[in-house]
Amino acid sequence: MFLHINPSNGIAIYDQIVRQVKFAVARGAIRPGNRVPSVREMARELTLNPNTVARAYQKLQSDGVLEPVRGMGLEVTSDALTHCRAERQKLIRERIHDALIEAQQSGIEGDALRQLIDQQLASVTEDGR
Amino acid sequence: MFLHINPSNGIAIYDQIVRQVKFAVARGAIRPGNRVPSVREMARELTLNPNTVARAYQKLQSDGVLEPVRGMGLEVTSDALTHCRAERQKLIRERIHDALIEAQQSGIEGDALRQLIDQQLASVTEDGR
Amino acid sequence: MFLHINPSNGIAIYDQIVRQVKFAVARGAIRPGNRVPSVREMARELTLNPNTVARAYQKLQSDGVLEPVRGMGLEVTSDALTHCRAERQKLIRERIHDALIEAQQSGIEGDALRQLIDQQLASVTEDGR
Amino acid sequence: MFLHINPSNGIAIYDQIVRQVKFAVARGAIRPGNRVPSVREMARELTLNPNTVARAYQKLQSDGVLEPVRGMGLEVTSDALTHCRAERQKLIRERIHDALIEAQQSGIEGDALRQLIDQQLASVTEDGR
DNA sequence: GTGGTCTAGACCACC
DNA sequence: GTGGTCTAGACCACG
Repeated sequence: MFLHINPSNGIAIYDQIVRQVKFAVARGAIRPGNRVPSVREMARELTLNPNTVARAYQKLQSDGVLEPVRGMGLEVTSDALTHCRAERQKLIRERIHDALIEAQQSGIEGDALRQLIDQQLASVTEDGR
Repeated sequence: MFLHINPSNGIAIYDQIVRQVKFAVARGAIRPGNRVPSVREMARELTLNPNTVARAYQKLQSDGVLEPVRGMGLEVTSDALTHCRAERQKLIRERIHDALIEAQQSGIEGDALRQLIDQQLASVTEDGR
Repeated sequence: MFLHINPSNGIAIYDQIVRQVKFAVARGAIRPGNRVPSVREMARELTLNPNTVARAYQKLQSDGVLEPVRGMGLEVTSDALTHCRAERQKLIRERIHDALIEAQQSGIEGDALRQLIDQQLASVTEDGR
Repeated sequence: MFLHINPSNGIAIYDQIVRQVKFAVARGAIRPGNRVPSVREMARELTLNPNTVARAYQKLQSDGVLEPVRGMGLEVTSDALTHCRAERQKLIRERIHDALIEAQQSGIEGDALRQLIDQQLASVTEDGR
């Protein structure tokens, strides 16, 4: 699948899965009606504990992004697209907000901050990584 | 003192103290040779358990920012300023980098991302918070 | 495990654990990739409070000797062996140095000191303790 | 006076004073009947808190090394010499013993330990430091 | 007054 | 099950 898990970046693994699945839906990489890989398969692909994947899927269900289809596993709900678009906006905004809040209260001056952001923005958008 | 603790933002309280003390040194709000508030005083101010503050101070010692003055408390080391300046840059850069990485791989388009950043930047720098 | 804790010899308990784990790695009793007993298990064995053991393990992590395996406990890092060998040499040398410095400035004569050392060396290496 | 205080070597300052005064008596640098500097004077010389010196003197009194002389401060007792000779032997022996115990259980081999001791012994006895 | 250590017991996220 | 964090309260050595 299209998930990049980083086991040591502070964000819980299950939460990384949740966020990235939502993002995949938001950008159209997974569509309503599509099935997601089974817990076992996903766990094998990412070499994670199945419990971790199961937990992520559970959260995605309670968030209304996935729904069980009898005997067929989980598929993306019909209103997931709208939902995930909004969610994406919120998640990204929050994270940027928190980062900037800390930057600002750390005493970095406006120009330096601006410069730092441009730098990172460039480095991020250049390499596809 | 000038610390803003948020007990429920994902970052451990002791770590918030560590980061903010480093920032305070970096921006010159505390200077080498200055003493920091005692464990008990800080704990009272922030209504935290003294152990939590002690743990933060211990980390700051092992990071070379504070040093004990026997029986007199803890003071900022002479090379803390250089150290904290560099540390601040690193901490902030990392956090912004991680946020932008996620934003980019979430599929938000360049313009929308740019706009979102400007928005947050404005909202953060406006209010004196 | 093979730790001998002496709760009243001046060295903090958590530090005794730190030192002895490093020594165990240095002499090959624990190898890179091995897992150390869990916090709770070690605490039970030594009849200590789990927090005390946790503190020691935390120090060992920040010293680069142990690393967490998510949900699976702590294991010895790959470069711990080199590290601990050097560390052991340093810790032991320092302690002997300090003892001899004091002995020398206490006015004990060279021969008497030599004799005293031999005596202790014999008594220590004899009993399997 | 003839004391070398190291505020950061793990041994409490007051205890360093106690030990070194005993050593000075043992090697004849101070004799029974001699007066020791007043608390204030000693504190000034060593730039220590007078309380610290007072505490050391108190311990030395309860150990029978010093005794008050009406209005004249403290002087070395008549049986201090014998007492301190024995004490010195015990203190030094204990410290060496503890160091060797740790060295031995750290897994350093007999030859390496022997070598390390000789090394330190040489470095200590060479420079008068 | 200061920091350092330890115990006890709780809750959390994660596997 | 694992480690991580926090609270609460105690005792100690030191200045």
